[in-house]
Amino acid sequence: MKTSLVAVDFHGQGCADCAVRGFSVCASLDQFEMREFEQLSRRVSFGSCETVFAQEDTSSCFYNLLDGVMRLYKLLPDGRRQIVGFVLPGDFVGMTTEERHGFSADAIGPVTVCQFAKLPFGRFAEDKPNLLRRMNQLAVQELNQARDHMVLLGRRSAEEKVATFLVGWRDRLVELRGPSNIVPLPMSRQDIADYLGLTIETVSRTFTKLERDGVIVILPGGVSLRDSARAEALAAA
Amino acid sequence: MKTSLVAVDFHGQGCADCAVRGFSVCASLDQFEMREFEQLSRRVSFGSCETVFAQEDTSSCFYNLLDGVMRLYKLLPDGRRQIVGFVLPGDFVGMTTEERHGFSADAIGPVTVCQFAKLPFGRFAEDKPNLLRRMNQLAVQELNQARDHMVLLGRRSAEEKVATFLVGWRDRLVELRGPSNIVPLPMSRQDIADYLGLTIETVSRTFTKLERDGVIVILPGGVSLRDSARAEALAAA
DNA sequence: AACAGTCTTTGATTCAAATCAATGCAAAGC
DNA sequence: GCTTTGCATTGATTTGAATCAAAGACTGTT
Repeated sequence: MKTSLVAVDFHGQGCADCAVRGFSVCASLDQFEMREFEQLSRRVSFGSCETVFAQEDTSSCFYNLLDGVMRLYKLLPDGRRQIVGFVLPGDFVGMTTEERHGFSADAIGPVTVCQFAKLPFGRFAEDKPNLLRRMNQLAVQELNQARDHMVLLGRRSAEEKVATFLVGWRDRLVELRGPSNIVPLPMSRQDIADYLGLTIETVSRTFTKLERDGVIVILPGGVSLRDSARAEALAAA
Repeated sequence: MKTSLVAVDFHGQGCADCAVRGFSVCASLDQFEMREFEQLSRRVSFGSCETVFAQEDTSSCFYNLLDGVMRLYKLLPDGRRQIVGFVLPGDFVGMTTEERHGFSADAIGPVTVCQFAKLPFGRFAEDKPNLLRRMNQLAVQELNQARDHMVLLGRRSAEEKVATFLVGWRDRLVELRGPSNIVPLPMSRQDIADYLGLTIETVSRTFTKLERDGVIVILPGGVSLRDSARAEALAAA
């Protein structure tokens, strides 16, 4: 919840050796464009639980996550929280035409982002169809995810929600780090609850039930998907 | 649920006199581009409850709604349904990079759309930054709406859900047709329930409660927002 | 006007998840 | 080593919305 900035580097260590170069927005840029793009960005790091930007903040920057995990969430006036997404390296965050972000983002564990000021970024992107198409693709992808999540929130049981979350999170990590059924869960139970529209107690009970049923094994800091097929069945059903 | 096509015109009656010309995707096109664009589109009409496209269909077209109202929804294998949005004139539907649509769209009452084949549209848009930026804007707008809806689905009570829906729907109609607190509801109670993650009975009871509390008056085919402020308070809270 | 068919409303009852209330557990600090 | 602190789990109880079950109210048709 704090908002102190922890570390800043000058214009990153170059984009050429950037960990997310190959699959992020910037994948759409050629060598020369990349040079120019590099000048617009700064690497910034945040400590665990620090706020990268808040719901009510003027949206002056875009962010490309380089390392770590973030949560995006919306708060109701009375404090109820809905997490609208978890962010992994390569994800592009903060695209909006609105004056304000409309949701908050904070670090789950230490995080490094590639930050762009909105205006120069806009000017740069303005006449670059490649980049615009790529941004479109990312927006549409997110929209599809958002719609899937609506189905989950509106129409699925607690057990289906948790199973869907675990399978989906595993799949995202597999894409990033290669296949494994060990699923690290850097976020808290409360985060998971607020993502799935449940309470922390229900999440905990559901984890326990899934373990009793031999679907998962609960580990410190994550779970192992013991019976991946059964979890996937719950997620699909 | 049927899928028979009801009427086709040749290349529309021109875009110049199109009802949604001013605020849809095409608002970003100049006079000359518009001419070319016109050639890519066909006006197509659908009868009440006909399916414009289905979840599992190959996504070969984009649609711009000209007249009527559509519902967009996803079905789970066991038949549970989540409506992910209602579509009003000017809304652009079907943007996706995926092979399949991933959600279904059908007409609520008679509907006219402006239909584009995906491939020629893609070729046309490819090098038009204006159009690409406009599409981006629309996608991001929808994403924001989707996130708001996640909060509603995950964290709000039945009464808040219904009030939020009524206020939001009124606001969209106001934008389209000018100010009024008479809110036509062309969709069924079942549709509203599937949009809000409730059952039809709960929606009905909540309408009744809101009427008892003097917030709305239930009319045939809609409601009147009697105490708009109270409804907005419920929606914000 | 009467009928069928489809929605909508209302009532009674059940149930899944929330709430309330401890207890357990592990890392951080003294 | 022993507290403190902040999660996470488990248990007991409540509750908001779902389910089950009729009864009304429209719409369109004959």
